[in-house]
Amino acid sequence: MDKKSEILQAAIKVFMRENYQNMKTAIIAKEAGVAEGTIYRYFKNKKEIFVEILNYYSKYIPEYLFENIKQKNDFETNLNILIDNYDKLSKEHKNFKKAYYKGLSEIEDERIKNILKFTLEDSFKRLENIFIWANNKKEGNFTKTSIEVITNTLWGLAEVIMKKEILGCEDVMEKDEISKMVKLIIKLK
Amino acid sequence: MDKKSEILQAAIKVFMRENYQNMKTAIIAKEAGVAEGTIYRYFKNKKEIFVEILNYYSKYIPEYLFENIKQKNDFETNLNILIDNYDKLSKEHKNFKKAYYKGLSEIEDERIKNILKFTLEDSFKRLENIFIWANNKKEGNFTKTSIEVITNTLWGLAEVIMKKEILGCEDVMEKDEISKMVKLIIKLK
Amino acid sequence: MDKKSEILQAAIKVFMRENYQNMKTAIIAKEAGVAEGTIYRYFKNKKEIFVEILNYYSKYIPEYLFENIKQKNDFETNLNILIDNYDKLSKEHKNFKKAYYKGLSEIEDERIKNILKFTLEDSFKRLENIFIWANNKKEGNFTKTSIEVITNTLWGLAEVIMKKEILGCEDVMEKDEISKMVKLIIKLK
Amino acid sequence: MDKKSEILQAAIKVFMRENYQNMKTAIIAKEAGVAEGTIYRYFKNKKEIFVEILNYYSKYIPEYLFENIKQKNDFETNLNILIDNYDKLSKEHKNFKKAYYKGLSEIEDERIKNILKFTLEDSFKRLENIFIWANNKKEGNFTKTSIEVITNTLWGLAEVIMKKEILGCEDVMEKDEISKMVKLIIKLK
DNA sequence: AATGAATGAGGTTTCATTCAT
DNA sequence: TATGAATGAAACCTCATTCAT
Repeated sequence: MDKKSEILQAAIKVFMRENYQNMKTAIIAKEAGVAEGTIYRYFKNKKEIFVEILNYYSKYIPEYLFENIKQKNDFETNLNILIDNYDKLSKEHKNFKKAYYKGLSEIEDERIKNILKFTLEDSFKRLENIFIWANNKKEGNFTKTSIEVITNTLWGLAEVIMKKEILGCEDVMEKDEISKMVKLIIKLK
Repeated sequence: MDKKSEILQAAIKVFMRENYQNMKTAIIAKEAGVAEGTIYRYFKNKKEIFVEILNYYSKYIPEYLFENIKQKNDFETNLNILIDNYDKLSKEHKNFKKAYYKGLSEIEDERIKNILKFTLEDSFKRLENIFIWANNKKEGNFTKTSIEVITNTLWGLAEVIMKKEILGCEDVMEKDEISKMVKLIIKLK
Repeated sequence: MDKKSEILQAAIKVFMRENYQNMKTAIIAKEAGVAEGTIYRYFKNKKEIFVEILNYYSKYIPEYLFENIKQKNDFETNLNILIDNYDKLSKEHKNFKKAYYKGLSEIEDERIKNILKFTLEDSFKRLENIFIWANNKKEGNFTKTSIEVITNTLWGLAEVIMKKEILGCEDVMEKDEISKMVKLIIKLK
Repeated sequence: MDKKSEILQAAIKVFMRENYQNMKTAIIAKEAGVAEGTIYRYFKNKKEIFVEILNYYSKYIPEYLFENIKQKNDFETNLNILIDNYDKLSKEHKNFKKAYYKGLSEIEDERIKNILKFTLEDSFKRLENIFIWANNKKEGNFTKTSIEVITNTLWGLAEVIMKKEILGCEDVMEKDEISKMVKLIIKLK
């Protein structure tokens, strides 16, 4: 791993533990085992570090969420993998959400906005593909409209579940409950 | 309006325009037409101001969203009012979301967490009521499970639409599209 | 004296002793008996302090140099006052030159350039007046050209003398020598 | 050209463009096409570079100004060459003045003071020679005093013209005007 | 001899908070 | 109760200099 990544990983660690304002350059430097000045050889300023954290997750999350989801798989397999991935993601990587929420709260910055927008649209496209592939293989018969309904609904559901988990609500759904709901939702027309 | 409210309103105005870090006490004081020191007669510190902004919206938003939704209305009327309210809210009050996202990004603060949690749970309860009332009036026949499915799905959809709007995505749904989707979703069992 | 002036005077003191780079805000604050932050209530940044130092001298120096030189005085009196003033200035205020030279070395800054330019032109105008008044009173008969020659020559002489003094050259002229030279120069046509 | 000279020339280039504070070692290194560390093989520290820049110009400027001025030339020829040289110098090498002014503003450094002092005295000596030679050849009859008057006046005039040019004043003298003034000045006694 | 990544002291600047009036 | 000038800790960032390679 090169030094820039080391610093970025240290910054992520600090960011997750503290928050943006408490993400002091001094602490990042200490965590990364470098001098403060070294940070500035790799990042123009502190904001840039945050942007790269966001960037990192913006690539990492969809990669993780859609891992192993492939055109050649049959529809149901892909669906099950998706639910599995989501379940693992929501359990193991709860913290990454903070980066998104922080990003969303600073949305007037065009670059941040674009990162978040791109990630969202990219994820929606990948999600839609699952249904388009199903159509192609005659495993499903989803109209353009129903795909829109289903993807938005599924994604929304995921947001809600995640938020409830983060907030420690009591009625968070378990994996098999989620699974049942997804089965219902894909019948929406 | 008392002085504390004046300061809070000024703070909200500044927060919406800028963000938390740029919400300088000097600017709030100027906007509120008071001296900087005066702020500290009404708020212990700056964080307290943010907490109260969050509090304000935590009451305001559900109030707005569920305005005129009443037990005595029939089911369809309530649903239409809800969609109307949401549509207005998302158009007129886009900015309030920033406060939530900022709040979510500082979730390790127990008080902030509790405010957000309470609001979410409160809103879900109000949403569920619509379906429970429908059952009571024999206008619907929603099982406990289907109410859970429907409320989570609807709320999730709302989140997605709002996020897409904030990020300036192109495929944001219009009110009648949303309406159609809601009609579909309430059939989920 | 108000606080801004106090800080400025402290800054001048430090600037004269050290130089621009060693004119640390911490030292200025200490010298002025205020906190570092206080400086920034009165000056936007450190450069601004230097600009105001330059501004201060840009007003102070011509004021000093042309003090008591008046239209009603006869020509010779004005000339003698000028030589006197110059002599005192060069003896008592040698240090102010550092500010000018520092200014000249940063001439790409438009504001600094303008301050220096204005001062120079202002001083030349005041110097020319002495000769114009003499004409008006029939005490002299200086053509436009000869006034130009004389003022430039006199001013240049002053610059040279000052520079030699600053550099500690041995052949610096004494007041009566200067006086004799001035008497010669005003005969230039 | 050896490496030290390359670095020095690069430093001069940077210094003329920027100013001392913006004359970053990183930029000098880049401009010279060497590594930053290499600079420290040839110069003890950054100040040393500036001292050598001053040194360079302290030799270069008199060399340029008095080029082709020789004992064997007749008085008027030397005078014309001088005016020519000055004219070219002031047009082509305006920037070098910045180094002098910067030097003058840091005059408490003994080495810098001495460089500037030596240059000034050296130039005055060369200037005086022109008149001494004229005496020797019976082309003129300048007393010791009049030589002093004339050299100081001429030099001062040159300073004023240069300063007005640098500051962008409008009444800067053209070459033939200067020439006429010089003709007048050499008649001073 | 040359490199250039790494250093870290120390500078400027910010701004929430205080407190004498 | 209200003020707002003053505070000063602490943040970010710079850049001349070093030193292992």
